[in-house]
Amino acid sequence: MTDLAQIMQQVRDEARRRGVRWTNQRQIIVEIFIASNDHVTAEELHHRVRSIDASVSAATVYRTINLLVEIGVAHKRHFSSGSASFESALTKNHHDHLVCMSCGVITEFVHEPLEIQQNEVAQAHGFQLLHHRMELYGMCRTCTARGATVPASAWHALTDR
Amino acid sequence: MTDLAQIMQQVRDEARRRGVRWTNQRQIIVEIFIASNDHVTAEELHHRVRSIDASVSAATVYRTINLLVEIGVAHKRHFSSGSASFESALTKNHHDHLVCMSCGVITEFVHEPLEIQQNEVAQAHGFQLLHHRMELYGMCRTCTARGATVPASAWHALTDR
DNA sequence: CTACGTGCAAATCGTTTGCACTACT
DNA sequence: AGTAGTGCAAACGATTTGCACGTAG
Repeated sequence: MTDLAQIMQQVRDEARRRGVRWTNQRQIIVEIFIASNDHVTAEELHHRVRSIDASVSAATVYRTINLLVEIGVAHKRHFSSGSASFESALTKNHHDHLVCMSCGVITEFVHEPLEIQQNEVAQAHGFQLLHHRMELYGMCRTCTARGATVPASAWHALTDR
Repeated sequence: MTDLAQIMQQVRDEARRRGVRWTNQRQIIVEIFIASNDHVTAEELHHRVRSIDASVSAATVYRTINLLVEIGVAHKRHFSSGSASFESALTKNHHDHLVCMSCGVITEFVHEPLEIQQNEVAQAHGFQLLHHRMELYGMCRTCTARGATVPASAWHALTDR
């Protein structure tokens, strides 16, 4: 549906509308970010960007990804690792995550009943629900099949955040 | 049910069993941690500990709370703020959290249907569910009643982790 | 007596920021 | 021209760690 060029246009227009200048660095960073439609850390993104223009600094990658979050083009997530992950907000709808503690693969899912239950909980507590965070951790089919085990480090990473 | 002295005994025994020495600092830190049965950051804990013995260092508080997490006496949580919160694992059962984005109050809840739905999602994806994280963010009854609004900083803190 | 625990200060990690310079608009 | 963006290196906040000394066992 929404192809790369079209999305780029959209982001660029939104940036311009906010008086944000469109630099070469931003073009590269945003292009790579949108193109890699999985969960990327700032460091990974910086690394990928460097392969196109080695002179782009980490600071600029951080500044740009933060800009994208601010204008609503990217979502920032913190799974059970030290650094934040980012995902495009334009190419996907609301979803939650399943994280494999063995291979690290992140699967997205939507489950309406869960959303409904959440609203019920909130309502029962007189809470006006505005946002939620929900992550399921475990072992994916593939890892279970090959008899993998959850490394101790994954447990620590999990209970450590 | 489980009173302070009894829990202390339990923790101390578990520590001893692991060949961990029971120092004065640890006695104070653990006592205060167990006594404050809400969500505490390491810094808050350090502050409270200091009021009893000003010489206890932050490093020792960190080392001790990590020890507690390791022996399963404490749970570490990361809500939408920079630092981790800890809660006693002995005085409470499994529960999830409702976080008020206006006043910061954290309410615990248990909702069986949610747990069931989670298992269904995991099963549908061939996932062996081992752990989950679920936090509902919004505005509590009190804040809604007094017409409070969610500060921009809370939104940023939320979307920033 | 001998590890283990402590306080301190320095190191770490991911991320942000001040600065002098560059380049959109 | 003028202001926003850049790279660099230094600053950041939360947490950890190396070290020399102290103390539980």
